[in-house]
Amino acid sequence: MLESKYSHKQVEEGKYENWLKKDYFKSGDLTKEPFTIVIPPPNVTGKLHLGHAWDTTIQDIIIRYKRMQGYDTLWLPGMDHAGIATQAKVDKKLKDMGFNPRGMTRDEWLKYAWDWKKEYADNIHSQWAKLGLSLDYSKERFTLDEGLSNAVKHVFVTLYNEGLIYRGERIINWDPEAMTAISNEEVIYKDVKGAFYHIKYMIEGTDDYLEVATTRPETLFGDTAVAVNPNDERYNKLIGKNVVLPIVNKLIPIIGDEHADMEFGTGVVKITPAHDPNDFEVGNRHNLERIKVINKDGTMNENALHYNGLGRFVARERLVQELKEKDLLIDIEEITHSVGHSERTNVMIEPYLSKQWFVKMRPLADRVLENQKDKNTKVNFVPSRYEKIMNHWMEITYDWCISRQLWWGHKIPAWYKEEEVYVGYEAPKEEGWVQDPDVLDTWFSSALWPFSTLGWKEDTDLLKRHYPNDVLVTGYDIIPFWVNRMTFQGLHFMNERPFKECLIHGLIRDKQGRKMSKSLGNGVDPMDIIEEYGCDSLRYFLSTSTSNGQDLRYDEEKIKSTWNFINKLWNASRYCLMNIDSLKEIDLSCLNTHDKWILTKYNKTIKEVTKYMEKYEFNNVSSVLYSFIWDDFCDNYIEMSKFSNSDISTKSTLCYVLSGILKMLHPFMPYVTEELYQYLPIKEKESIMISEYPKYNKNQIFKDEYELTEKSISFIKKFRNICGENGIPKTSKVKINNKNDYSLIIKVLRLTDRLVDEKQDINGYDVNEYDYSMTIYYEKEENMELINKEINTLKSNIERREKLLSNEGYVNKAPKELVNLEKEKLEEEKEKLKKLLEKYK
RNA sequence: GGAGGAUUAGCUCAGUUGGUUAGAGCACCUGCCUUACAAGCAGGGGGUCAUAGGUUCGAGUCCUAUAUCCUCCACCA
Repeated sequence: MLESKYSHKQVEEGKYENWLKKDYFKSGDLTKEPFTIVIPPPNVTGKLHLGHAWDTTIQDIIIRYKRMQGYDTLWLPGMDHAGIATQAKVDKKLKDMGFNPRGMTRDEWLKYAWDWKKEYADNIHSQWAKLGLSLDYSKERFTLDEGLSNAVKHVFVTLYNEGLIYRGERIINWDPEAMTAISNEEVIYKDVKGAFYHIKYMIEGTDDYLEVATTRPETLFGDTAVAVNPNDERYNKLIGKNVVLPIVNKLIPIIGDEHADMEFGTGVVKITPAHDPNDFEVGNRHNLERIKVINKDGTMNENALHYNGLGRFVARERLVQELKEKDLLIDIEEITHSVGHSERTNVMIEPYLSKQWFVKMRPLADRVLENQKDKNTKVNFVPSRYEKIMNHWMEITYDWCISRQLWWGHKIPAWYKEEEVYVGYEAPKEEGWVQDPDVLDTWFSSALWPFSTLGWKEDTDLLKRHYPNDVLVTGYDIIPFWVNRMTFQGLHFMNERPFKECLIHGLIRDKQGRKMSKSLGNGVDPMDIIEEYGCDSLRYFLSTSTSNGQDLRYDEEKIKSTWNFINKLWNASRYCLMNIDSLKEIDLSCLNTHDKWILTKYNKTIKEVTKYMEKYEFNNVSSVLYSFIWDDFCDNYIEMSKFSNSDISTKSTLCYVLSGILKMLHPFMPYVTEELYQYLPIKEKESIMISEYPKYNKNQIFKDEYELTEKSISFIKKFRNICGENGIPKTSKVKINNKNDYSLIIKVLRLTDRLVDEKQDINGYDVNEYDYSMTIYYEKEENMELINKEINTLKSNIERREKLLSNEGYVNKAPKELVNLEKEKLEEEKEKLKKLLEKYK
């Protein structure tokens, strides 16, 4: 006998371990059709947050659903080494332990990093288990695994040989804290308070000057020109002359370049080709020298003269002071502007001239754009509007900087010997070659995830069977970083899209609608929610609270209400089990009217649920199931069943429908459904996980009984409404006014002892619905307010319908059924109004 | 500057190719311990669908503006 309340801890206890032990999560039944999802690999940097819980729950729902439908489901787990993020964490830990991470040898440091990885991978494993995820651990991968590393190497070498990877000196985003280059996607722009420093650049041989406005005065040591717009009449006659670079006191030319915006600042811009991407371009156009003035760690170098060795911000402060003293500073204008910060270390990005490796994006992106034109070959986004994000990115894309000056990652397979460069799988045999110390951007390996995890570049059976993957599930914020890159690499190396569909969800927000983030400290640990409300409540809340692609607001009240729903399911099961424990077999051969009604409703529900499951519209699945279970099954059928629960047909129906309900809920709430399934007296499999998903059965549609029962229920509702509104006691006498099947109505409303045959000599309330008519005898003054309200409602409805039906456009163009329905309703309402008016004249 | 999203009941959200009188959960009001569940049952109130135009027989839904909020991309010398 079940407890009367659902207890999540008791229910969850031991189930995951059991599923694992029974190998239910394992794929590989070659007699079945495959269905494949690879997990977006979480970073080995910390705990999983609610976003992960959401993302993986969606995937588990799809996988469990497909598994029950008879697919050979592979849900491949794995983790990402997360280069810069992990390195930053490991460094911090080492510093806290009193070590200097950069003082270690690379090998020493890597030992600590692998220890870190192990610890955090263990955490993630236990969190996956807590979430009940049916991952096939036998195929788990890590981005630094040998196989995946070989894949990375192969991709690098191939793209290099195809001319799609090159090494070049460019302005890149430099993180002076992590001391590495980062990609544009890893730069976060933030508004900060700063200043426009207006500086005098004296014109050679005059007492006149050009007023240059800059936010980065400390870079003036690297200035090799000042630019004005060639169309700017204020200055264009000065083009070709020189100015004196302040402090440095050397001559630099005044050049004319479109880059100088006449409307912005003073219209004069200093050109520092080694420290600004735009200036770099200007420098190329005008053959300017590139002078670096800042070191990799963010300090000034010898070119900054007496500022050599100072940090960039200190140098700025002192330089401004010096300019002021020398009367070269005109003004300091305070402004708020957006400045790039490193996503990982949060320090200001230094645009930095350096030699890095790049992927030439244009040809790869064009292939994606071409491929997206055919819906049979493209990545189909759900919702489809997210395809625009990918297409837009592909259109504007620029070359991808892939080298990182880190230790944690895949080493670049390039070797140098003086000016020579060799790219290949192994080091050249001769003496004197030194491997590039840099590693590749983490996303370079993540981009290969849908096929590298399946054994590529070996031509494995697994790869043939599971590529392309069926669906990828991720948040819209990851499209540029990851989805896009998987798509072009998949097309380039596999000649096929990486996945047929890409299901996009939003971000988790807190109750105030703010993004959950570490800096705000408003994150909620999914493990805490599981502890308090259980995994099933969390999963159901996450997967059904919003429509696809929309953000999700975390709300504890909603989790509670999910708990209530599970408790309702628990108690409904409890009732069923109390009544069906003696059942030996399901016998649906001799059903009564309301058994037929619920079976019909049940099959309609299966149809709807399946339709929405196929479209991944889990919120719609939820609303269909919720109202079927709570309203139809519990509030109506269970109540009706109490009149016939000693019959084999009703017992069978209870068991049959309950079993189907549990199965349809299983992907959402795996634990409680498994628990309840185990109590069923009749079940086809030892676990609900491997049972068959309910299928629509047209032989269980009983149109007549269905309609009859629907009408009875509708009458019952009307009857209760009138009693409630008028405060009619449950003892008042009731007369049936016509011949009809009132059996269900009498039972449900418990009218047996209240029925009279003769008209009573007191006021009565008439209850009419469909072909049913009753009079409730209750001595009470007519509530004219209510009656007038009803009359007015009828009048306005009649008016509305008459107007609608006199509209020729409507009658001619609207669907016939709709027009007929309107006509019927109009006649009904007219009739009702007539009766009412006669009675209460 | 470009793109996308949001705006519907007190709160959180659904609302399919335009088609009966716009739905749910929570909250609220009334009455009930009816033997699965009071974390429940029965009934009820509550919305000029952000604003202004337009298309249409008919608009929450399509079009054009406007407002507020959010996200992404680019730029900011």
